[in-house]
Order: sequence, then C-alpha cells, then structure tokens
Amino acid sequence: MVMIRNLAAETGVSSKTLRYWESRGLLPKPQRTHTGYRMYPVNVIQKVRFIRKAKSIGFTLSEILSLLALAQENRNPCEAVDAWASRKVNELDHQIVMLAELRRRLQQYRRRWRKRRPPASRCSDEICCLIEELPISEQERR
Amino acid sequence: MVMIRNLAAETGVSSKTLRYWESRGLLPKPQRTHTGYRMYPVNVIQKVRFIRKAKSIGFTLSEILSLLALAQENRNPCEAVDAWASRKVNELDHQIVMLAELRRRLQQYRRRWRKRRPPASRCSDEICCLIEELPISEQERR
DNA sequence: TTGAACTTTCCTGTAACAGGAGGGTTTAGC
DNA sequence: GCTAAACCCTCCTGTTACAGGAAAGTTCAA
Repeated sequence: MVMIRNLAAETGVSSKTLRYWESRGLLPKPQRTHTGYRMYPVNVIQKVRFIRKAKSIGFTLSEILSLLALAQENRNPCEAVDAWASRKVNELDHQIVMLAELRRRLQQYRRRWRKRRPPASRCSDEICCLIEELPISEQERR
Repeated sequence: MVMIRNLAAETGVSSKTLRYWESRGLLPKPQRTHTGYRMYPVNVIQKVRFIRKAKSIGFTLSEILSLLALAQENRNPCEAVDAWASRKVNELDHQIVMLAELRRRLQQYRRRWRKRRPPASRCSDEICCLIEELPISEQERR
C-alpha cells in the first residue's frame, strides 16, 4: 500500500492529477486510512504509468478510459490501440496541414505588409488596415 | 440601426457569438429597443468583420481586445499587429514541430508493433503491451 | 388570433488540469 | 507536550470560445 505522494513520486504524476484521473474514472477508488487518506495497492503504479504513456502518444483521457474498459473485459486492447494510433496519425496530418497553411498565410501577409507600409496616422474609419485588407476566409482553427 | 440577426447575416457570425463577444468586451454594449432587443449602429459591422479577420489569422480574443484598445486610444495598432504576427509565426513553428514529432513517434511505434505482433491472449499483468513497452517520455502536448 | 421564428438571460458542457481556500493530519525536532 | 512544516482532504474557480438548451417574452405574417 502506498500513499498518494509515493504514487506521485513513483510515477512522476502530481497528486492533483491522480485525484483528477480518479474522478474521471481512470483510476479505481482506493481504500482510505481511518482519517480519509488514500491508500493505493502497489499494482496501481503500473496503471498510472500506462495512462502516462498512452497520453504521451496522444490519447485523450476518454480514449484511455475506453482502452482500460476493454482491458477490464479481459480482451486485449492492442488491436484497438493500433487502430486508434492510425487515426491519430491522420488527425495529426490534418492539424499539421492546417497550422502550416495558417503559417504560410501569415508570412505572406507580413511580406505584403512590409511592402505597403502602413501610414503613421490612422486611416479614417479603419481599425487596422493590415487586418482590414485581409480577405474573409472561412478557415477556422481546430 | 440593425438588429442582431441582420448583423449576424451581414457578417457571417452567429448571434450567439456576437453576444459572447459583447460579454467579453470586444463589442460595445448596444442600445436596446423598449423591449430589450439589441440595436446596433451600422459601423459595428466593420468591427465585427475586423474581429473575424483577426481571428482568421490566429489572434485570440484577448489579443484582439488589446488591438481594439490600442485603436481606441487613437494609436495605430498596425505595428502591434505585425509584431504579434511575427510571434504567431514562431508559435506555429513550435506547434508544428511538436505535432510532427509526435506523428513521427507514433508511426515509428506502429512499424515496431507490426513486426512484433501482440499475442492473441492477454500478457499476464499487462494492460496493453504495445503501450507498456513505450519509453517514459517527458513530451507533453501543447 | 395563432403559430413560427425570432429575442432575452442564464446554466451547463467542452479538456485536463492548476491554484487556492478552508480545514484536518502527520511527523520531526525541541 | 508543543509547534511548525509538510502533508492530506474536498470544493470552487479559472482557463478558450463558444454551442446547446431552458424558460420566458416579442414580432410578424397569414
């Protein structure tokens, strides 16, 4: 049995985060001392490390919850993991393209702005001509 | 004077969002009809379009609020816009690198996983060997 | 007059915690 | 035994930019 600070030290996850993961159902509700302190069985360390690693490759807590549920049913979640990883790669590709596109547009505008120096004084009725000469685009971030 | 639905139609921004922007201080509190309906002066259309465009190149609402404050003081925010755009480009570079790195790692793991097929039955004490053989990395997203 | 299509405010939910308040507990040192 | 530091507990707020929906009032055309 370990106290929360030991579990935190052992796994590199803060006590705050451990309590949050418990509240989200990722960690089982542990036994308590007579004064209400959490006491974890040693095998929880493995579970916490699992969650950390799954997070590190981009799984959300909801997804990890599903993986844990699969494992709970005694089915091997490895297949699901690989399928999810595949989807994650596609998502990342999409996000990267969007960010790169935004970056490209920003740089392009900056180049144009440098050519067409803004006037020192305010243009009448304009808030900022640099922004106001932008096209209306439907691009949304995320 | 225009009602909120007209402002929304004119700018392509939902009424919901317009009220939210008002609550965040990006739009001035408009006059009301005797029944409490919002009535906007026509020049608000320009402001809403400004906000849309600023958002489209990656400014947060807080940043846009600062830009509007600068413009309010009758100073030209164009310089600030360009400086922010420069910082945004750096931020984007960083984000893109992080996402690309995550993608690379994910694909690398998947290649390894395909070689070392997981056993059909659960490995004893493991939740998912694919994930559990990952190194502990300090990589955090965002 | 009635029904549809608006409008208002307010509350909840989203992701994954961090920070802090307010209060109790443990432990080491004196 | 006492005290201070360092824990622990729960609960609330804030973070981003809204969307969805409830409950209630309004406008407008048929």
